[in-house]
Amino acid sequence: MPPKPRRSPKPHERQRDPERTRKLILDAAAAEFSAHGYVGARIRAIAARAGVNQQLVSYYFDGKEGLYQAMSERWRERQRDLVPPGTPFPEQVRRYALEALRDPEGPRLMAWSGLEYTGPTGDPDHTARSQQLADSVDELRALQESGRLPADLDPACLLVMLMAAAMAPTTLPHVIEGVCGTDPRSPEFIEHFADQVALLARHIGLDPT
Amino acid sequence: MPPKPRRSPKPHERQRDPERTRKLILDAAAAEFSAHGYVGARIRAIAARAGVNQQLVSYYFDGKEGLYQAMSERWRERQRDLVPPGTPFPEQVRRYALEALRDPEGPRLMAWSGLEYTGPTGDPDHTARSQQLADSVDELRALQESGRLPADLDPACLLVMLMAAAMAPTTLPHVIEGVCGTDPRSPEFIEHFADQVALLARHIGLDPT
DNA sequence: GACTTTGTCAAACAGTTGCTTGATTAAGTT
DNA sequence: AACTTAATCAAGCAACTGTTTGACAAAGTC
Repeated sequence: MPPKPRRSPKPHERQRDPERTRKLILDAAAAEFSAHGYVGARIRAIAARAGVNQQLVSYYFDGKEGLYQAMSERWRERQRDLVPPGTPFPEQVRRYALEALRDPEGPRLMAWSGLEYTGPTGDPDHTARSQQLADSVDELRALQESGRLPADLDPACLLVMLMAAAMAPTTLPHVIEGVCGTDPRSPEFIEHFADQVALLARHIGLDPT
Repeated sequence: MPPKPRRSPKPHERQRDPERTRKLILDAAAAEFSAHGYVGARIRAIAARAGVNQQLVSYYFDGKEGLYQAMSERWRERQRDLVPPGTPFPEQVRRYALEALRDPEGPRLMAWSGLEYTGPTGDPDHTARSQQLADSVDELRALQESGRLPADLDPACLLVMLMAAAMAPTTLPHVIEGVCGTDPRSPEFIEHFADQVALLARHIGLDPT
């Protein structure tokens, strides 16, 4: 008989690897939730995508809701260490747009949860994310006080408007298809659009000095 | 026995009024689809909201898909006669924002269908809507050629960005809640935000002269 | 008045959904 | 080797989905 590979302490051998399984499920969940939203996502599809049995989802996470929470939290953690501080703001915006458009998984998740939003809640998901954004608002406010940004603009609103504008090819692809006449997901257009968002920020009154 | 109200030719009497029923269903559908999106909307809920039997939905429209189409088309028609031509552009933007935020049903429908968008298609829903927007793009282009708008901005992209920005309280309410610290649906904030969008348009280089 | 068409309903049907159960096998412990 | 725990699976269940069926009464037609 074939010699059973006596479990040497190398966990790469692809059998009974809980860490790997968790990750597989979380990745699949991110893809599926981002594609179809919370209601539209199917546990069966996630399991299939991850190549594991459906029950493992309930085994590792607490059902659909638990999986969604875990997935969002992981995504939030990842995002945390992605902001490079000290970049001039329009360029920061352009990079954000580029990043958001090249890999729309995050923006899509944000958009879905925005539409599913029912009212002011103490949802940790929201408060956590807004913490990061608060820094950007401070930065904007500082720029404003140094006179490099019109005084009548509300920094917080401005940030949100720029975010929404940057996410447009993700949230309003059909409008873009109609108005611009191009595939909103083609790399050329994405780059063009990111430039436009940066230009918008610049024309508000902010040169990267 | 009670004298059966011999069908006098007054169709207001609330029995067997197909026109009324159709409208009830369409209204309920708009509310439900706008609230939960296509997948999330429940036919049972629509029927209940309209106060009619569930089967009538299949009777009058061709199932869920048909109902959705009919509902979108009606909405599109309504929108068509709502654009007041000849208004200075920032004010036009401000009004659009205000309208979009006071009654978010339309923007929500647009956002849902954007997320459910799968790729470039000849969907009449999209092409129809973009026809209206094409006019606004032309207007922007004209302003640009008369030198009242920076030459490096792409009018089509600009329009989309402004739309997305204006819709932000609808599409990203959770972000606003976190960043601005207020209820994104309160009338005061909505007015404030609409002003901000108009200001944004104005600061790009366009005074309402 | 008999007959057809139209608007409406209650009930049920076939297909999915997320989740639970019970069993099986690998890994760890003694 | 015996035993416990952890990881995995296949099968099935109750609830829910959009749609269909079959009935029936109001309105229209002759």
